[in-house]
Amino acid sequence: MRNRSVTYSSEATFQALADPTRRAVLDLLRRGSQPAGQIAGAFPVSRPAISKHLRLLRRAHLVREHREGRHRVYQLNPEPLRAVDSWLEQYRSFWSASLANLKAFVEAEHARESQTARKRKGTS
Amino acid sequence: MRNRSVTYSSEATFQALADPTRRAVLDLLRRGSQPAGQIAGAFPVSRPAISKHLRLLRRAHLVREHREGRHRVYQLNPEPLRAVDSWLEQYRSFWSASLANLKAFVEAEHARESQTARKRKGTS
DNA sequence: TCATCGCGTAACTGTAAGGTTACGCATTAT
DNA sequence: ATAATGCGTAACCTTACAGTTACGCGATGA
Repeated sequence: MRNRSVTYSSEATFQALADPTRRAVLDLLRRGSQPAGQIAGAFPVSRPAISKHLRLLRRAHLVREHREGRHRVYQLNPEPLRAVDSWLEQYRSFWSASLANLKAFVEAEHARESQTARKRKGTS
Repeated sequence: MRNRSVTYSSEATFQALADPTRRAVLDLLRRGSQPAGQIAGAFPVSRPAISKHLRLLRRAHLVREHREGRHRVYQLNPEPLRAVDSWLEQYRSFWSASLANLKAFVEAEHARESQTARKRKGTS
């Protein structure tokens, strides 16, 4: 039981990160834990809207909640982001090659379009 | 105009990554470019469904398409993933602290629950 | 020229998301 | 006890999405 690594469904994590407001909530919680109302105050949407975002973030285990009196304090839990990071890891090696690919792509695109233009003029 | 870095809306990127099928398509394209039909063949859903996923991936600039005869070959473009990576970067420093936070959280949780139990028994 | 292949798109359906307002339940203050 | 605070949830609306089948269009082969 010691050293047991908790695994989270990266499915829920990716889905939680899809919304910009939820990412902003996480960014906010990086500065420190906050009660729900205070979080809601930082956004232009209604408090229930934030409450639902927090529910999704809870479901994805990206935040934890605990009660302090009548406050519900939310705390960031970055653990599930490791899964995102490891998924991304497989793509890092492609980044360096990416610009070269782009160059080749653009050149091919130009070649193709010139050809199309010629065909349209009946030069084929 | 030289050395101009193209920026992508990380909004579209995160949203594109939200769907497991689309992530699988990207994973598939890491092995090499493929025409749309071949991609569709790798999944249990219909070809038009994949076609729509590809449209979203195109919109997020995560794939590029070019025609070869009657084939439409899709190529991975990992560039937009850089934005995801840099967003994630701000959280890496929290990962090491995460387990310690979890420990503190669980302990606080225990303490709170014991207290609640005592209150329910009228021991407050 | 005509049939076939490859693939995107339109039209439709069911479901989930994100937003709202109204309400209810604890907890704290008076 | 009663009022007020903090926050989640229900009910509802609108839009987006993932899937389907039917169709159409360009490219290729006969």
